Amino acid sequence: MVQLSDVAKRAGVSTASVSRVLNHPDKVSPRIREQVTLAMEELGYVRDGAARALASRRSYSIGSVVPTIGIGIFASGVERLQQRLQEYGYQLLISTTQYDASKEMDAVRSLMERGVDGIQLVGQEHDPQIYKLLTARGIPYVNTYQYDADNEHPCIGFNNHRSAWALMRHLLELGHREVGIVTSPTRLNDRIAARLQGMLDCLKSYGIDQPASRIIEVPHRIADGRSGARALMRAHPELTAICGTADALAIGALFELHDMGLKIPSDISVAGYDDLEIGRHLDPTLTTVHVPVEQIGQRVADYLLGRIEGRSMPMKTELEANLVLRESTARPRPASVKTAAG
Amino acid sequence: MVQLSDVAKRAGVSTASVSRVLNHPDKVSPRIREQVTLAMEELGYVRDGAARALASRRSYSIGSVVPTIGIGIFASGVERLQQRLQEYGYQLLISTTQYDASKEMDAVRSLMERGVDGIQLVGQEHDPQIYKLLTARGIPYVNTYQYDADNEHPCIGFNNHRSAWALMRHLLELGHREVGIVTSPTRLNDRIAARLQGMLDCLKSYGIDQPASRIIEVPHRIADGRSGARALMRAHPELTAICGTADALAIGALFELHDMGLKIPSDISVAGYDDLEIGRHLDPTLTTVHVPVEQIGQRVADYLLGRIEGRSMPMKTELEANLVLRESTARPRPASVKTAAG
DNA sequence: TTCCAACCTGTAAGCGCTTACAGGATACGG
DNA sequence: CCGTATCCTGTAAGCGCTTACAGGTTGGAA
Repeated sequence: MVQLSDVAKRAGVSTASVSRVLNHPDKVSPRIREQVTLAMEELGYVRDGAARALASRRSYSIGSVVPTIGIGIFASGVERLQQRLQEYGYQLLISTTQYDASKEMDAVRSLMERGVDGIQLVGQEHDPQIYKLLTARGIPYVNTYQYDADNEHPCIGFNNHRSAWALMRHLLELGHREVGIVTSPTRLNDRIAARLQGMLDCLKSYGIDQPASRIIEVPHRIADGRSGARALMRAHPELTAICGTADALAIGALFELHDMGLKIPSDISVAGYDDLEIGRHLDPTLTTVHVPVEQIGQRVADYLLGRIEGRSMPMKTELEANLVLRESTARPRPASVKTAAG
Repeated sequence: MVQLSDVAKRAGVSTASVSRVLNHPDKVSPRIREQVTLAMEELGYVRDGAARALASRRSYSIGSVVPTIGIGIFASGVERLQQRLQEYGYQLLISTTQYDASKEMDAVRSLMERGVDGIQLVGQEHDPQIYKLLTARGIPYVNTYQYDADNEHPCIGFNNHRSAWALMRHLLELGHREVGIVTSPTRLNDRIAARLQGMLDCLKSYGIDQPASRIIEVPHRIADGRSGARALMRAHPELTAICGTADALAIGALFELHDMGLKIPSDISVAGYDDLEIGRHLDPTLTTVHVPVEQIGQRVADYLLGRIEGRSMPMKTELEANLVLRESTARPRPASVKTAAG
């Protein structure tokens, strides 16, 4: 394989000069720069990242540990992050955890072994070992998709609790009092836990002590939203609204309720959280909370690169997660009479 | 930072032994293995991947170059690939091209610099430079999401042309003759081009020479499917079916036609291609072609790892992409009278 | 007992690059 | 014309690991 010294020989300069035109072109005279560039092209030189990383103690890559990219909102964020990194000559390594804490630990370890210069984590509750490792090695990291002013770690995200509260308040302001909640598992998922808590706290502030039976926990998919909604309605036919802690679940609920012969929003309201693209197209369009995924991806890149280059960066950045009012929510029927079917 | 020699010192053995327990534990006596393992834990040793890669000429990572993971089918495939790699101690580096050929070249170069041991590409038409680079360096690679027996490069995928043909045949067999096609750009996208061609060839085999005006090319999103369908219907109110080269477009068409007051499938049939999760939940559920994304992801991992380890692997593996008949397609109305609205 | 094979372990030579440092030109002011 | 500051370039010492090779033990066959 052609290597740096071959280029140097061909260009009639030292390896140091070749390395310089690659890494600090401004520190080299135009004449040498040209010769070297030419030689590299003629030989089809591709630099060896392992050697570069070993010598420079920088891998020019960053790692991202997310629960999943197959479903939900993370894919777009990861993509935006990757694009941004590419602009700066960095590579993205990705690992998924499937919401499994031990896999998260393994993923971080694996990324550290690969020498990533920075790491994105999702959420803020992680194995203390993870923080310890990261800190010990001095690797910049950032928690994402959750903003928490009191947490001691850097983060880029939004306030899940507050925006979920706002979503629930919207339903309560419309007049709903019997609200079912479909949620994905809250264990090991602080974002969803915060959303759920936000909803419950909001209910409480309206004097409603939500019984556990009106909360159902299911997996992440649309089909789970369906079965969740069905179970909820069977146990609580009095419900006038169903709120999901994620769009996939709300969308499932929408379909299932529709199949049960209920009209949305006239018979029952439905609201979600995430603002998936499909939500604005459904009939009815889905009321939800917009999550600024692309923004997060980009900010993560900027934050991490800044830290890597030694710039001082704000520890925390809070982004907006705004309510998006659409057609799936409306006032409950004035009478409690309902045309149930299905 | 604690390094191999520290572990060796602590365990009272040579660095070679430490390296061996890490890479070839069976070539080391149990006694030393234990001592070393203990020492590593006590010191919190994390191995340096750059040094390892440089010395062993292997990075234990593979690269994936996909058009996008934010929309469409690739995210799940990438996720499955990543999971599989993780099982074998490999890391996944990902790059997206946004369907831009020059970005693909850059991505491959960047991955090669990082020393990936193998590369997944999507489609089979790539800059010859890419194949040249890959071959020159002897890096295993595989084209995906397209199976083509005649192509000279290894691939793991399905026959886009044939399954698109089958999809169109389904419509024709139902009795449709006036079919509109909504497609995403075919330039630089051989999979979509093959699907479109499959549809056109099928039409031709039924004696139909599809006029260009009944084919509309739009971007990849649901909203584009909507506008595509609307434009098609405006120009060709006689259409009895709309076929999309991707589910996102078909789903957009479904929504738009519905908004136009048309009943699906009684007024007009709609079919897509990809089998996105949402398709089976819509009302009507969407007729489509199932794409075995997870299978592809897994096979890519197995193929690449096999090649890396020097095993001989089948050059080409063809997977099934089967028709999934659902509710959105039916016989056209017997009379040509139509209740148009909207 | 002797010899050889089998099995472990240690020694040390790189892997291909970056970069501190030294040294040679060059330019400019005095 | 000399001294000094400035700017480039080259020399060479690693970066932390893997692995070929050599050398030492052990056990069994002769």
